[in-house]
Amino acid sequence: MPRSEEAEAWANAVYAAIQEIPRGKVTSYGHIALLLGEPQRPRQVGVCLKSLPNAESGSHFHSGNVPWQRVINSKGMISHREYRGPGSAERQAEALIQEGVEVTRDSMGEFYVNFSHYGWFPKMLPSEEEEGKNDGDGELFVQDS
DNA sequence: CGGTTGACCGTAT
DNA sequence: AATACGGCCAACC
Repeated sequence: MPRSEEAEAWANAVYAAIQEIPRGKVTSYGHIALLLGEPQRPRQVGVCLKSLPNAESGSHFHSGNVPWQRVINSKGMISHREYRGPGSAERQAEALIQEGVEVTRDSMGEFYVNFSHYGWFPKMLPSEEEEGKNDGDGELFVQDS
């Protein structure tokens, strides 16, 4: 949990912004930061998610009402959580699949979501649109029984 | 108290 | 195409 008032206000803004992501869509850490007017703080968005309270904690924002799984990195990949045990990326992939998002896996075993189909970038400038970035290569990820 | 470490990202080389 | 480098800053040695 954040210590200072300032940090807590930021965390609450991050959680509220994430709640705006529609079911079945994904966005990036950087875009959440951009929406909050702090384009240079994508990293702190990740910090907030790391400390997102559990659903049982009684906090206003928690893993039961903040769709944490809809935030991935700018390459369309589900980011690793180092120190937490393996399988955390898998859990995120499963949560996304659960709501109808296609998750693919590349040759390295990384999980990807195609932004051109599932991306939610409401503040994206019309001049952008990039080179499609991740264009659906890789195999469909299905849970092992 | 100083140094390191990340659920990151755009730019530069 | 692939690294490298700042910027960011709370949490944790």
